[in-house]
Amino acid sequence: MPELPEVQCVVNTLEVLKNKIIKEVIILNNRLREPVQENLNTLLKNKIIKSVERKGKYILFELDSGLIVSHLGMTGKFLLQNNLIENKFNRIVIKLTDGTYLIYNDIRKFGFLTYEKELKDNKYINKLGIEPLTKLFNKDFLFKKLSKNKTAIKKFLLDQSIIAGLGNIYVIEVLYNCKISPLKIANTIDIIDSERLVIEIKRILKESIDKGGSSISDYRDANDKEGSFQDSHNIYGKKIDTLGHTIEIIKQNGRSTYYCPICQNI
DNA sequence: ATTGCTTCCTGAGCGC
DNA sequence: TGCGCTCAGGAAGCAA
Repeated sequence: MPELPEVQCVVNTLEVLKNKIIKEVIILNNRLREPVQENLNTLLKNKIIKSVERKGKYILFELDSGLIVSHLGMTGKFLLQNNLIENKFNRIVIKLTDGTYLIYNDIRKFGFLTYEKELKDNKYINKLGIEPLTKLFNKDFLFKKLSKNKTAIKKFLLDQSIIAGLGNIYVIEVLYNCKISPLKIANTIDIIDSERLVIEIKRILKESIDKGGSSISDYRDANDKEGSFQDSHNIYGKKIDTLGHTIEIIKQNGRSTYYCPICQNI
C-alpha cells in the first residue's frame, strides 16, 4: 500500500509520540512478515520514544535505548487512539503511560515491527538506496546509475536499493508524466531524460505528501485520515488518459504497469 | 551478478 | 447467495 509519501504522512502524524513512554505491549497476532518478538513487551516497556522518522518506506521509532523498525507492507497502518477501538486486524497494541494507544494494524500481515538495539548493521536499512528528496539525488547521480543498468526503467525505479521509497503507483505516474516508456532499458535513457525524471520524481512525491498521500483502498494516516493525491493521478487505475488514449496494462516483474503506448513511445 | 517466479495473507470485485 | 477466480501501495528467497 504505502509508498514514500504515505509513509511520510504516517510519520508526520506520529510526531505526537515524541517523549511519550511505553507502558505495555500486547501482541494480538505474532505472524507478521518478521515474527513478532515474544518478549516485545519486556524489550519496549518503560522506553521513551525520542523521535519517529522515515527511511525509504521504513518507519524508525528512536527510543532512549534502541529503536523500533517497522514496515507497513501492503496494508499495514499505525493508529493513534485515546480509547482502544477493537478491530480484528489490530496486531500489536502499544499502551502509553499517558493512557493513549499506538496500534499496529495490518490486514495482510506483510508488514512487521521489531525492536533492535541499534540501527547499525540492520539488514533492511543497510540495503536502501538514495533518498529521492535529498540534494544528492540529482541528474548526474541518476544518469550514472541508469547507464550501468540494463533492466527496464520501470523495474529500475522500483528497486529500493537504488532509490528508496518509490512504489508501483508513483513509478507509473512518473513515467507517464515524463512520457517515457516503462519498457525502455535504463542505460538507453539520456542525461536530458534523467533530469526530467529527477524533477518529476521530486515534484510528485512532494505534492503527494502535501495532499496527505494517495488513498486507493485502505491507506489512512495514524489519525485514520485519508489522503487526496489519488485525485491527481493521471494514469494509475484508469482506462483512458486525459487525451482520450486507451491505456494499456502489462505485467512487469509480476506487477501491473499502466502506460499509454502513444504518449510513452520507446 | 541478474532475472523471474513464488511466497507470505486477507479482502474486494467479477462472472457464472 | 455462493463459488472460484484474479487482483491489490511490498519485498524476501530461491532456482536458473
